[in-house]
Amino acid sequence: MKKSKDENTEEHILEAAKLVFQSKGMDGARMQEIADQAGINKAMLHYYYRSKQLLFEAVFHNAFMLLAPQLKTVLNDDSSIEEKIKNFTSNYISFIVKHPYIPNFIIQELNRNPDFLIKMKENPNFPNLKKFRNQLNQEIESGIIIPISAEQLFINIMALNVFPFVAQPLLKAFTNTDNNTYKQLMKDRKTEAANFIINAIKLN
Amino acid sequence: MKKSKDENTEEHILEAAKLVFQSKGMDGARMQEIADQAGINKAMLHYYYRSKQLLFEAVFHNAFMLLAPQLKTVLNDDSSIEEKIKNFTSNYISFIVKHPYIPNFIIQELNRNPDFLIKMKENPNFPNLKKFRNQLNQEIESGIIIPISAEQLFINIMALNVFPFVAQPLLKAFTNTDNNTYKQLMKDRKTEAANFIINAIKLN
DNA sequence: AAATTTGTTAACCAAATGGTTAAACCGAAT
DNA sequence: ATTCGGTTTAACCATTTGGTTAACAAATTT
Repeated sequence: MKKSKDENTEEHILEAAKLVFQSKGMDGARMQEIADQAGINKAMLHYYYRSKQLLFEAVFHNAFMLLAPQLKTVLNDDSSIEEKIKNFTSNYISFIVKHPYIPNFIIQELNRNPDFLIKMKENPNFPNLKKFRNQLNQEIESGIIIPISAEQLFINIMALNVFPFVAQPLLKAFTNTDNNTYKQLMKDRKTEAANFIINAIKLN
Repeated sequence: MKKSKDENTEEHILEAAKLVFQSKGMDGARMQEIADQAGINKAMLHYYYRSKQLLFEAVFHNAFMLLAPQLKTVLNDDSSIEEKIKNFTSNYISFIVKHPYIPNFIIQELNRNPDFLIKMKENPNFPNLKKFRNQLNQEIESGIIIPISAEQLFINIMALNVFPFVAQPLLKAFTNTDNNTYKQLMKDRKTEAANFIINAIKLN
């Protein structure tokens, strides 16, 4: 049992907290489990993060800050709408494979406490539809794609990309597919989902 | 404080439990809060349902049994794929307005405990894609719609209809819309979402 | 109407849980 | 070597929580 000063205990805690919070949620997580996961004494959690709530907020903030930049592909990129959709869909699915718990974690905890975002929305880097809307309207005027509001298209893009992961257990049951088959379905979506969206909005 | 025998205490409990579980989840819910909500003594919860776990399962089962029949519109109906999509989209959104917590509740708790479904999957009425797949393949062969697997199309339909409600807080923030505007967006989706899907799969 | 079963309550209990404390530990500066 | 600061731990604490119990009330049966 080492007692020597560990250079980055604080990060170890955060990493352990991430694991536990993201799989059990705020209410289901136990401070003791986080401490065990980090291999340290429970008091350390409070020494570095004061309370469960603050530790949770640190984890949530980290997760959100990882997810938000993903949206840049679809919101602030300079390529055409069609390219953006293709890129985002492919990128996002790769992202999820690396961080499978994130979308669920965020959506879940946000539903329990929507106030989490009001602070973050003040950040000038917080994702917004402005540029996307302009570009979309331009392409609509050019007759490249059908008339659709930026909000609805954005919701559709998010839905088709995020939902299959968020609702995985439910969809697995309904489609009656095992783990591997479902994984393959998700891989296929890298192009399938993008094509689906483009078909829906492209004027032939 | 009445002590007289109440004809349907059991149902009162279930109703109260539904309210509390669906807004706070299994881990966040408190037996005392459910008792208070039902206006009875906490011991009654155990008298009728033995444990928190069993009471929760009763609530979950009820919720799932309410959601599952909604899928009949898209899975076992006799109309064309196009009509099914239109009907389901419109019906589902009406359903959600009546039971706003259900999809989130189910998805959330299913992620925490995927085993909940293995018992239910044995039920012969459990939703399955068989009929939908046959019909889809037929329409694909007839050249009415583009080639797409039943699983992918089903996932897309679910995603476009369910996700906007599940991820409401997140989408509200990203699209920077207030409550009323978002409600209007959802209403619009009754036709918008259906048309989007149909555009995506219909051969012109 | 007496006895028995069912429904209901207040009080209680043991375990779990987030959080605190006081002392010990350790590396660095004096 | 001693002191001093931040770091770490074991033990402890108050509260919360799911669950139990024993007594009592209301129906129901005999």
